[in-house]
Amino acid sequence: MNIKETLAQSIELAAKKAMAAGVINEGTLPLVTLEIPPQKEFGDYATNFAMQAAKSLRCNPRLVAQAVCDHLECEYLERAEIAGPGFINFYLKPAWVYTVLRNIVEQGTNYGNLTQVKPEKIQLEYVSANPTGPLHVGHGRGAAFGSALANLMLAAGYDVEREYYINDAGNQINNLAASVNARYLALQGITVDFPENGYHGEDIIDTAKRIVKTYGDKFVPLAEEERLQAFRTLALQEKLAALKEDLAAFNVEFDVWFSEQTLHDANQIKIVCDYLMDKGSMYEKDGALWLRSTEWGDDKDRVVIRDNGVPTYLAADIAYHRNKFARGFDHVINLWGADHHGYIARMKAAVGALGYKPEQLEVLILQMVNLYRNGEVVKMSKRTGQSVTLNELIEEVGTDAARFFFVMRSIDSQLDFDLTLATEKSSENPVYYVQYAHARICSILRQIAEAGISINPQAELSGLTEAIELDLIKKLAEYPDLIARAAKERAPHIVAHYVQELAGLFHSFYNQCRILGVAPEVQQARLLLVQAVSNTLKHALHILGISAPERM
RNA sequence: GACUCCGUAGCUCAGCUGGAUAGAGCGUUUGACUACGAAUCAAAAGGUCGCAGGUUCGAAUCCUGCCGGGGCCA
Repeated sequence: MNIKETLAQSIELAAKKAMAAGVINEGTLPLVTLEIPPQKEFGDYATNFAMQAAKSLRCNPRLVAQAVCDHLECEYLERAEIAGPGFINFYLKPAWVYTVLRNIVEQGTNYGNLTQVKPEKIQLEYVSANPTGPLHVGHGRGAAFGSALANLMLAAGYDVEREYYINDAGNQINNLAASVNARYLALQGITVDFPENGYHGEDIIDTAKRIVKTYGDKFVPLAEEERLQAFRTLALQEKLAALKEDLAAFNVEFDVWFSEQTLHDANQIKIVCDYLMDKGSMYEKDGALWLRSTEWGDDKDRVVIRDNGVPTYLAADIAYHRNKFARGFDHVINLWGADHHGYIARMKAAVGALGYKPEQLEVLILQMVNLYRNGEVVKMSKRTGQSVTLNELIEEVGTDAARFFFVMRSIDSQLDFDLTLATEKSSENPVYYVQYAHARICSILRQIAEAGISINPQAELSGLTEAIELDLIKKLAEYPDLIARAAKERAPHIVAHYVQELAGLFHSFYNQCRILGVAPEVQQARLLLVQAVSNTLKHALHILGISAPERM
């Protein structure tokens, strides 16, 4: 148990003792929450416990605070003071920071990894862009956020599986095949009308070119239908390979690539519809089959199978979600763009109709991305005249900067992505600010390695007495709680903010305190501190999917 | 029109399970490289937390209404 937990426990114990002694009223106590006070004069930790308890116990908050202080026993505590309306401020014995740092050093690169006693089995589905064209910047936000959230939740001890749902069954794949067909024939000198709903992107021409490269004119003599069938498969393979490549380059990985087509092949849509019809959760009206989604709070019932027998997207999605839960996930998280917001109610209704709790499906909505360059909105790519692709973005600003900018904001806010700032290799750019801190530390570690100095993990720490040193340790001490909170709130941006604060304190420390060439005990202590900072920076950057360079 | 996200410093945003004097980065101004990386640091200026009510000992945070912007569904 760490210091904070110990303190929280002793507060609760003190309240119980006071209750038993009849100093305060009997009743249920609130949970003890400890926070770091806004000002240093208010101590190392503070709690509003007395004010919370005062409500449930119906007595004066300062009286409760006094009672807690009178009965408080904690080995780390120097003194506790009552302040304002009933805050209790805790001043710890100065050596507590050394205990904390020792603990961090002992955990090494594992610091920040939490374990949960019985983690839920969670599936996180993100990106899932149609395999009909390149990823654009909006997908980039989803990719960066989703992968960072997965890393974060894994670090926090959740059992998370990452999944990409491939929409490889709908009409868009026919359009893809037809588009590639037209481009392919054009490359063979045969002009045909471009399909009405075809994809005009340059990437389709590239796909066609690659097919020509591998297969030459092999497909020309085939009948139209046969050729389209061949291109359906080939184009999909090509697109999927490109997608995987692009995502991998963006540090985005998946455990499972799930094909929609497999659901159709296994007749899952019919099966799930029959099931829901039997249950009475679906009904027939005007020749179509409807999901009774209003029973689960949706505005209106939704068509699942059209009157012409063609299933809607919802049909496949119902089958897909049934499949997800059948795979044993307790909780399923979907990350969608803001344009899909209207889809949440019917999807949760479907989950409810399937016999699961709607809360078992959690939908995270990602607001839109606006690109700016030199203060002006960038609507389209200069090169292609179409929306800016993720690849173009990476090419312009790099993976690290792109990911950081995507991940540093809450998903609830629209993202203004400043390309000019992201390209800046200077103080204006938060990515380099953080990475520079790591590189600086690596530089120091290289120098001591060259000088043949080794770091003694048992080194005496009491040489760390500067205020900035203590602040740095306290900041490090916050990390595990922060990971837990960020994961619970599905908010990687909390980690992004933390890493900037930590880097800031380190830079400040670096400018105030020399590490090399000071008295040996102090040097050893500072080296341990610096190593702990380095490990933590690296851990946090890894969560964000950003590299921690040793030189830059 | 329904639903939803946003509105906090000049700009971009944190803070929102109610708590002490509302924070950061950028921008602006001033200062620091003849010892570890100046992609850095130190300091200053900058606020009716969109508006109005309500709940509370206490509201940027919760509730209601309104205004403004984005998204989506008609």
